[in-house]
Amino acid sequence: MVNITKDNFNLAQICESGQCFRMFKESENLYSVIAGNRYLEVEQQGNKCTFYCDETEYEEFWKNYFDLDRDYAGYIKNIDPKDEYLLDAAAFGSGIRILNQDLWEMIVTFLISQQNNITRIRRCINNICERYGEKLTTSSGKAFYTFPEAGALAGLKEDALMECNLGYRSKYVVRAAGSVVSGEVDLETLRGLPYQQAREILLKLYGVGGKVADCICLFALHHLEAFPIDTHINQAMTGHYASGFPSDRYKGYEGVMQQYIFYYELFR
DNA sequence: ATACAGGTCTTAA
DNA sequence: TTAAGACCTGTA
Repeated sequence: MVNITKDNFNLAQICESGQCFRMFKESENLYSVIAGNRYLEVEQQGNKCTFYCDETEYEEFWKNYFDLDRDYAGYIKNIDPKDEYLLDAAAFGSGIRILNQDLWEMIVTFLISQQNNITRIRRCINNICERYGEKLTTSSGKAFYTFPEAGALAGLKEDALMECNLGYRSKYVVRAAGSVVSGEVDLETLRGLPYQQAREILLKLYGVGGKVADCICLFALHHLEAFPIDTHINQAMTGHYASGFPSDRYKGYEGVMQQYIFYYELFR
């Protein structure tokens, strides 16, 4: 196991924040996370965390997954002292980090997220993993399901995922899987592209519009300048930024501010 | 009951 | 180019 002390890192906030649906609250201070073939348990008391994995796995994977080397305190410090709303939002969600999640998983997750609520998105993802993912067992004997590869979903009937409660989004996911498997949209290429270019390619996927593309850019490709605008952000924009969000001031990390605002609007 | 969830696509002016 | 409608489904 690995012990760290870290500010601006809060598992509860990250778990609730609606960017990751493969993180589960196991008990008051204990969370589990599934990423790829990995299963992790993390415990948090204040700013002290225990990662139940070896040093190598922490250094090579989880540190980056949770974006632990980035200076979020610096981002918050740069907030316009006159912008009370953003100061409040950032203070409220100051433990949020933008995770580095799997690209294909984020494509599917945010296709499902549209016109949907967080509780039901979570259930959809669980259903897909249990139905089409691989069942693995941890060294301590706990079973969990991986997120299915595109190949496991391509070729399904377009409405097959309605049995996983996706509703009309089923065909979006099945068609996206087809586009990825055929190479029409190449994930490896996507990973090497700057924000605008990656966004444009993502928009070619059926069911991916501007908002979903931005979520994928932010949560998988770690383009922190992506600023997804959904109903809640829209509301905050009209309510607090009638003359536009001051993205110049937060250039390159607008997406971090977006997360503070989103979380604040949803849970304050 | 009816509106609303981290929207997008289709169709019609 | 813009704007209304349709779309699955659970919750309040």
